[in-house]
Amino acid sequence: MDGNREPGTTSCVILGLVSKRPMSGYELAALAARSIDHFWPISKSQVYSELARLERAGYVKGTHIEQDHRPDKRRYELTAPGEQALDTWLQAPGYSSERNRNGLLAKFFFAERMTQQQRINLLVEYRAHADTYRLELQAIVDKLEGRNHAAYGRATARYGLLHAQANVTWADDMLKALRNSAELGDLDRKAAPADR
Amino acid sequence: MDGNREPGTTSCVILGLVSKRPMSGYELAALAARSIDHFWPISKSQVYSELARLERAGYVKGTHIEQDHRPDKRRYELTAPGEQALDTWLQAPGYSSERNRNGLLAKFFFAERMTQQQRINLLVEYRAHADTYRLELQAIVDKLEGRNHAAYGRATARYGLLHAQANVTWADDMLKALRNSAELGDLDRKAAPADR
DNA sequence: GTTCCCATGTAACCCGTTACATGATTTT
DNA sequence: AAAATCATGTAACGGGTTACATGGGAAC
Repeated sequence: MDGNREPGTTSCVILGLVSKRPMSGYELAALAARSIDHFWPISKSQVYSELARLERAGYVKGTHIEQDHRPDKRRYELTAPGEQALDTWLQAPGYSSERNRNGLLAKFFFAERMTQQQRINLLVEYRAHADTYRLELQAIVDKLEGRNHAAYGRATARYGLLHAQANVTWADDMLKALRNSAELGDLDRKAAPADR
Repeated sequence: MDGNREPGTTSCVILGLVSKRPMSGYELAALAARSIDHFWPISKSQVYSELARLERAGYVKGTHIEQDHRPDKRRYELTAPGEQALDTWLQAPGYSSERNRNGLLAKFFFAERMTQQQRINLLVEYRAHADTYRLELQAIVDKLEGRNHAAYGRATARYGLLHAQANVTWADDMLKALRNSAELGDLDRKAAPADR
């Protein structure tokens, strides 16, 4: 836990991806989308601007590559200073602790102003998403199972899976509690529309 | 799941807090810190600027209050349009799905470039934090247990607790796996410093 | 023939953080 | 005497998102 405002986590993550193999911005964005997106999303346009910045800083070196039947591209590879910057980041203790936000909870915190039906709808919707997401991550974990070279990718996927499971569990618990208390009438506010 | 760019979740959350009782920016910031901070952090200066914005928009009304032995303050209360905006937000289906970032995972994804010891240190540190956080939330859940009027606050706290538990579990699992595989030597890269 | 993939970026905007600034009063 | 609480903001900066812009080739 630090503020990590030396190179910035996003920059380092990009260096990390380039370190796997040299690639173009397009390829990097695609790789990011299918590997780190679950815990560190990067938008397409940021990939390009960040690569340009890293090249200016001398951390990556881009080479223009002409292609037949395809647009030209620029392949970036890690330079020695870039590798050093990456390892400095990785070997420093601590990590940037980002605070995450949850829009569902932001709403649900004020659920006393909703009708019982609205609460349930919201939770059902959330549960459905969480479950879809859970399945996605389960598939990734399964795919990576046993592949030892992907150990840390599997680890991060497993993290996501655990959290997705927690989401589903929570939603189910809440729905159960809501349905219980509806019978007892202690959480509902009875009226459907505005009651004042 | 929408983009929710009509009033903005932060604005609505502030309306929601003001709806509980009229209060000053200072009080609101304090309340936010001890209630919604876990899933929707708002910085102090944003509270003030947002309240000013909401007043300009007519959603809250501020009244200057003079105090003896204390700085004057401005107490905000919800207006009718403000209440309407709040309920419109709450009653609309869907929620803003923010993508959250995790700095630990961002690093750990590239853990193959670390030494075994660095990996372990990182996870131990993370585990410690996660556990502290877990205890905090457990305390909140316990405190709110049984208080029916705080049902939804309890619900959000329980969400946080489940996730904190997932964090601890994950860290423990990883540490175990790391220690196991160290014996087998299939995850480590042997050398301590750069090995090329 | 339409849609998708490859490929790269710009521009505008917005949300939010940190640090700074001020200052009395109360508690330790 | 020092620190925390009450109370409100400004200013600068920075990171990131979305939409826009372009355009050829491949696949369906």
